Amino acid sequence: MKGGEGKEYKKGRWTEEGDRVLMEYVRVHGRTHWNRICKITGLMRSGKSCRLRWLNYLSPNVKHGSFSEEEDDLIIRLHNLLGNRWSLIAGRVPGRTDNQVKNHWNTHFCKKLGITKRTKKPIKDKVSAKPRASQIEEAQNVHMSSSSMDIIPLTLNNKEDKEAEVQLGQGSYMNNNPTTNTIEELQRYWPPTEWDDHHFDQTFMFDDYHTFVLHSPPRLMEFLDGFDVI
DNA sequence: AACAGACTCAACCGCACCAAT
DNA sequence: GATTGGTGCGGTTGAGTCTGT
Repeated sequence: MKGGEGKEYKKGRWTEEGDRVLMEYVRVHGRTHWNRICKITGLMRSGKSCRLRWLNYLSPNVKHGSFSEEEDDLIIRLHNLLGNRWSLIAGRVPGRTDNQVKNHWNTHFCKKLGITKRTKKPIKDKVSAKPRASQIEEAQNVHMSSSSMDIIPLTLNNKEDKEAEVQLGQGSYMNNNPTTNTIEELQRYWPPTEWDDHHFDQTFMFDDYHTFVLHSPPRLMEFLDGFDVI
């Protein structure tokens, strides 16, 4: 790759010396005008490379190390709400970058949840980088708090899974379909229903009509075992 | 110990958006 | 209105590491 003045930019892994130069630049000039770094410091890196290195690794705000269960829970909920809008998701997970969240999702959750990666899509089919205002608002209402109300759309692999998983916690089943699936029919596969009109912890929405509310939910990852997120 | 395959994650790429000119 | 430079985003790659045989 060529630099702005015909220079060859260096690619690949960063060295300790490169990190030191970059940190010194940010300390003196701040986190702007990344493209000037090459000219000012002589560091043979593109502005984009410098920016990425700082944001994903050198910034003191970046948390390193493995993800906690609370972070996993939050990422799953936010991904369900926002899709692959990694920067938005990362913005709600303190200390984590979009790249970290994206990598973590692709390596851990895709495998665990049985999600197969899409084949390469044409660029024009990619979602807009800019989220809708309503999505930002929704994301802002999701917190790393066990008392928040979580509505998580799911599909069931099969009836046996449904029965087994529901036994993990006490809850209420709700059939909101006015035309099909009588409650008696559905109760064959579910524990007795128990309506709850006050506080509850987590709501799992199996499809447009069927909802399960867990009052004492198991860890989310345990509960998600055997389900496909839709 | 040696090798192969699987996995992880830092980094790159192409594109879109926006402000300045 | 067109162009340019800076920035940000999501998708993808591939080198390094881990794990099983």
